[in-house]
Amino acid sequence: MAIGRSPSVKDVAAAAGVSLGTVSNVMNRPEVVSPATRDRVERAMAELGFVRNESARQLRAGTSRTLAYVMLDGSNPFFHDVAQGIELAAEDADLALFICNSNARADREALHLDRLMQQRVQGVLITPVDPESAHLADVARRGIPIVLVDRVAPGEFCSVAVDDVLGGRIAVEHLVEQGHERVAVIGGPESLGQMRERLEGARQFWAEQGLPPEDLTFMPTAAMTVAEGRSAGERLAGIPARRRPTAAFCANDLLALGLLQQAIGAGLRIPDDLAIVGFDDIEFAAAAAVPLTSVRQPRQELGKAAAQLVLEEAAAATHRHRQLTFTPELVARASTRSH
Amino acid sequence: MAIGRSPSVKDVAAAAGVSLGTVSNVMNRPEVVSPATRDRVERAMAELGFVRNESARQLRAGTSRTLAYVMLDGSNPFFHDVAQGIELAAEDADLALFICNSNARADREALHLDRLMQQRVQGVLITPVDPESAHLADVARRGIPIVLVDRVAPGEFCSVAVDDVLGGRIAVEHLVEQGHERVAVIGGPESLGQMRERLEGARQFWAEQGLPPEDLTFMPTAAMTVAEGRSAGERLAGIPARRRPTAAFCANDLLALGLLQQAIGAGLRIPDDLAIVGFDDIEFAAAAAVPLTSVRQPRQELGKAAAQLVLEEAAAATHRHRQLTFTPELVARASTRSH
DNA sequence: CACGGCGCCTGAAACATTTCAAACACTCGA
DNA sequence: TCGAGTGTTTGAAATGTTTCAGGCGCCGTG
Repeated sequence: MAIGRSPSVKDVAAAAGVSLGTVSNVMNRPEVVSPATRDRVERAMAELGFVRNESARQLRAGTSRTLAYVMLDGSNPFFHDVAQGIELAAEDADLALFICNSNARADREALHLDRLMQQRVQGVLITPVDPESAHLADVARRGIPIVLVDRVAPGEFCSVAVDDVLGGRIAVEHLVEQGHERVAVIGGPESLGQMRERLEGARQFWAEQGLPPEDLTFMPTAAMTVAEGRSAGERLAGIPARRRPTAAFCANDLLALGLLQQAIGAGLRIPDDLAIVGFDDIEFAAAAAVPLTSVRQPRQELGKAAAQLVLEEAAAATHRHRQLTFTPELVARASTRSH
Repeated sequence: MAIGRSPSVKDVAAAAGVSLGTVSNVMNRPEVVSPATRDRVERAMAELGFVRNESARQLRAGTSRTLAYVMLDGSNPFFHDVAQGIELAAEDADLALFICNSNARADREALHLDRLMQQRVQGVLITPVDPESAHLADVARRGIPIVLVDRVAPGEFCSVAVDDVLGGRIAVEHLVEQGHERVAVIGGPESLGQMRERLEGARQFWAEQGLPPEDLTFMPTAAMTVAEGRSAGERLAGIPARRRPTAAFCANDLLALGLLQQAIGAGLRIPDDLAIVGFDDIEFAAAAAVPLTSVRQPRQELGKAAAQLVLEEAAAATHRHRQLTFTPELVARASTRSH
């Protein structure tokens, strides 16, 4: 019971009266060691409180048994649901999962990536600040498989995302079905490929219906946060009633929640005065005072698929990057449905 | 540029025409190597794209440069804010942070702890499923510093938490100040020490004011989730109006959000028909349709302090467990304040 | 009895890094 | 000219694990 340092295989071997190799075999290929010996070794391990040293194991193996996920924004539950999916897949593959959070800052992202390379992780799942960053390409060049989550970069990387054009389309389609003729699309910044596609989907449908383009207003925001949603609400309120949109499609749920809060505070009735559609369908969307209609992303599946993709890339000798696209789905709730 | 395996110090040494030791010195004690040599080595490293192998480093050092946080419930933003605080502290100490999620399941928690021991992490921050679990004590016995977050176990572990009795007290104090004479306390399960203390604080204040005990109703829930909040709202609605509480103190914000949603859906005006106080003050509390009054925990500070505590324990040869207690603070918003 | 085969176990090498005593090359002062 | 001191570099050892070629003893068969 004297604990100077934690016991090693050597100590176990000595205690059990066998060689190092045998102890290792007990752990890794129990079938090749005789039951009697195995028993003796296992008893010794228990007695000494032996715990494998993962560093040594990794050193020998050359690669760690670890996956990493670099989250873009820890305060958005969407990414946690994705993380959950990744974790499930990692567990299936008996891998540990390292979760980092770049908080949308490129320097922190770079720091994390550096560390992950030093750890020799098996693969990196990431929603990057900028999919075209040199640092990211650097990591890939060193042979570490990378999969983009909720972002795409055809040719460069594997990725997992939903069809954002379709997402934008079904959101606006739903609003038009409910009889709305003036709709605002809220989100940004426009540099986000995702944002551009959702907007494009909305415009496509609008055009196909032969509706006047000026009745689909794009209201850009600086970020996709609750606060920006509120301020978009204020801008919306400033529009003269005759021309004001009767419905808003927000590019994520945080925006939608902010907008909802501002609108209710201003005395608007939802959905009668203003209908709202969000995007992502995070849990808090359903939990809002007026439950939020939202374009659902299969969040867990996204994570799972990403993990599988990265493992595939890690295993395959030769590999072609693949872009996996999931189909979003509209979940209608009270924020667009007048009973 | 031929990459079979990633280059090691040996390769760098060869390329720079120096010995292994010198390369190591360049990285770890640059002041002892001559500028000319240092330059040559650094150039070689850049050229080869050398990346330190953290496993080997750890193996030699005997301990990793990693902290771990085992979250209780990934779907509760409270824990992410704590994680954020931990991450900041870890970064200051130049440590990596391993984030795991037990999802309130003891088996997953045990799995994570096992893995963390194998990784030889420097310390573990955890909100355990059960603070008295044998597994936890096991880890501690192996000399890995453990700090409980948002839980306490005097004598056994270091911990960081808020004064829950006080928290319960100020919540109810606020409601009484607003003129409420019948109050419900909602939360559970009662096996949670935290819950018992918040309830006790509420009762203490109530008694001190000489208010009739039967007017402070405890409504137990099976968990602290949005869904449970909704169902508590239904139970509340079932009470005859004459005896029904005019205010509710929920033991966390998720419950409060659920209750708020149910109440609004049932046509109640908040706070006139029902005032609501939550606990934690997560961001979504302020973002609710009716912004939620809440007992604020200093979430980030909690995390930071926990990280510092674990580092302290890791550094000190001799150590006495400490219980850090923070002071909660009431943040009044529209859910209790009739303008 | 000899020999091949089998089951079980051993010993040594290898992984990439850090550390540390010792060596080396210089310079300066006596 | 020798010795001490200084600044720089080296070489070897050590960390804990896995792997793998080989060894030992035993059984059954020829």
